[in-house]
Amino acid sequence: MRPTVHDIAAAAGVSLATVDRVLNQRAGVRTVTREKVEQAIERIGYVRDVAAANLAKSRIYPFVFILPFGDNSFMRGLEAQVRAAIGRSAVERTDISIVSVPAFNAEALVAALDEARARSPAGVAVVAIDSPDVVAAVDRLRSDRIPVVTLVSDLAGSKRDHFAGVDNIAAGRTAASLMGRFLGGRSGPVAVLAGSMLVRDHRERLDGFCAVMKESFAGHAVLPVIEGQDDPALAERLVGEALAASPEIAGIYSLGAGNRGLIAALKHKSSGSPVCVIAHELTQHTRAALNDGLIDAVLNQDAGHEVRSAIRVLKAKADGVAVIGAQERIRIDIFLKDNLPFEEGSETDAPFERGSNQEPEQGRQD
Amino acid sequence: MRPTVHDIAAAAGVSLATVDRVLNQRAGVRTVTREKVEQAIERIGYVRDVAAANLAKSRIYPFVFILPFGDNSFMRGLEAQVRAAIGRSAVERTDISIVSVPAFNAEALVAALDEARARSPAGVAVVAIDSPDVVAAVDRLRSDRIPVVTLVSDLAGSKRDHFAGVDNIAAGRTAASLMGRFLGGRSGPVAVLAGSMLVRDHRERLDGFCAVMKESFAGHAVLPVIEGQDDPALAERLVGEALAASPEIAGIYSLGAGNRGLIAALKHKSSGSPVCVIAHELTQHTRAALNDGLIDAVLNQDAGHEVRSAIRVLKAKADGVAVIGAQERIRIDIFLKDNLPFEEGSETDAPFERGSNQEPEQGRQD
DNA sequence: CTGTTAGCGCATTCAC
DNA sequence: GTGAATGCGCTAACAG
Repeated sequence: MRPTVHDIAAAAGVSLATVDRVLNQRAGVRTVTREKVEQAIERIGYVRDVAAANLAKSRIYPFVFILPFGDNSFMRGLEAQVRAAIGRSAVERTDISIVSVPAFNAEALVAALDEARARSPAGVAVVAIDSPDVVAAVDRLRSDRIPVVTLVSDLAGSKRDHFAGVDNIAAGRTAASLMGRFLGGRSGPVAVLAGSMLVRDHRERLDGFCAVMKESFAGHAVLPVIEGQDDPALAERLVGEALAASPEIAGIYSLGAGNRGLIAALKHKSSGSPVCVIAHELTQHTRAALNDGLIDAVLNQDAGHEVRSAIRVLKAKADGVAVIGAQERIRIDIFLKDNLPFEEGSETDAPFERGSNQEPEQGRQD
Repeated sequence: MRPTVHDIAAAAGVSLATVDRVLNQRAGVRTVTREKVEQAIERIGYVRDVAAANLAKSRIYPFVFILPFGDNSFMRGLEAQVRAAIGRSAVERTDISIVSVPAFNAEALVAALDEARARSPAGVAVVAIDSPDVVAAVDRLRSDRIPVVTLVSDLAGSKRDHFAGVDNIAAGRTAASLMGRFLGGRSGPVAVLAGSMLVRDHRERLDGFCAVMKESFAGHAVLPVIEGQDDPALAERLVGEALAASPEIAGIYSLGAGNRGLIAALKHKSSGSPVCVIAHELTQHTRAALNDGLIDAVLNQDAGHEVRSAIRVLKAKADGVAVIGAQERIRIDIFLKDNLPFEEGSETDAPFERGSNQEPEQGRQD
């Protein structure tokens, strides 16, 4: 049996209450007593039973998730994952609320962050926008000792505790590497479709992509980036125009959302030489396009993993315990048509229990 | 507050003990009483607090992990991950013992399974060998109601509860798809290096690979498979001979272990046209070869994820609760030199705690 | 067959 | 400043 608070009380010659006070760094203990207890803790190798502690406290973790809304497949999928987590809150002792803010709007995000702060939750997860005001708002949360993790898009220069997302520079480099190799001997320039250069993840992907194209595949020029605002309709129009203007385009890298529009433009392309297409985020639409051969590869970040990871990390930060680093690293998944995972939704292992524990369907749309 | 056993006792008009009996499906309850309680449970939407239950039971989960030994990088990494889990056992309430058996030896594996059974653990994880005797041994465990998960290599036809590993057919298909595209216009046959056709994962990868090569890249013949027994020395010799015999080889797919030998053979290759190499499992050696351009892509299964997943699933099966399906799906990671993760070992998030919670270094060798 | 009671490891009132 | 007592939700002896 591992040591308990009783053991350390006995070892230090004090009562449970005193042990508890030093354990939870509360006031009201003489320095000598405190030290005596701390030494006992060290000596017998005590490690707190978080489950028992949470039971005694009837602890629940109030978390706030701040997500952009809008007709964006990936973000809708992310939100679905947060809702799935809400469905598990009874089991996971969480109380998660979702706050939706307009996309690409730093002011609204700051307001949401400050509002969240007023509710003093046990932690905040936020899809960040790169802006000094947002940095300041995040740091206000931190100065209230509220843990903050950035989700999907990071916030450089802030005091956020953790970033639950992929290495977007590596993602861009990987896309270029695949593009260059897939193009093989073929020649022709490469077009890039982005959402907005205002968000850090898109910029980083572009940087990584351009770097490798220049380093290793200089034969293919990279055309000026097309900003589609993650809007399918706009993306369709702009890509269509680009293909018409430069019929010699050999490849397209779509590093943002709005792939529905890209795919539509590809379908309408008046034949000609095939275009190698690499896109981000596995959705209903990109999955179908992959199967049809319209898209050659999809780089993906697992939104479910990101959400679960954010929750685990926020809990750990709130409790001041360590996390398993490797478990919280979000991978860049590479999907070809050959390694597509089965559709989500029906993959819960057979339960064998009383009480409902159903996982909600997780419909994605774009 | 969510309902507790007290609430259901009150609702059903019985005592706690009776509630507990039906909750844990123990005998000694009249059918009518049982039904009354079950209805109350249903009605008030009770869901058991597993943490509290485990606290009351002082429950620990004794698990047995059966792993092959030998000079095989990947398996050593897997074992390191199990040891890392052992390091977390205080926190995770597990008591994990590792049983090492000779590789590719069904008889020894059966003996180990029966021995494990005699200890009646709360669950067994095993790297399976495809053999009727092994199936029977696994089914003996299951008939004792001991949960079993297969790890890395599955056991078709058995009653194992779960497989913690990748879809190896998809892995083989993906390898072929990458190979075919990376070869671009180049011509020449493709060689395949395997460990042994006795293990299911290797056979499946080969099947997937050959299928796609035939479907989509018929211009490249697939040479007869080379069996290197996952032994670096043997692999080096055989690959060297193959390259000498067929200098026109355009690609090599290494679907097993022993990549150290493959890499050595590649280094000694008397120049000539470049060979496209795709290998499995990210280790110190394949990582270096990827960086040096000797290997073009590495398909990987995350051993840490597999071990953590196996433990979660075994716990869930032991408790009769559901798991989060998506969390237990082991991905086929594709690594190019551009998306290599940072070296493992130093990536634990900054802790902030009392009591030691160190993650051990996880040295891999091949 | 069913109910009462005393913990599991910890946190939190209250007295002292 | 410090300690003793009570309860978190659940299980496991015991009685009845």
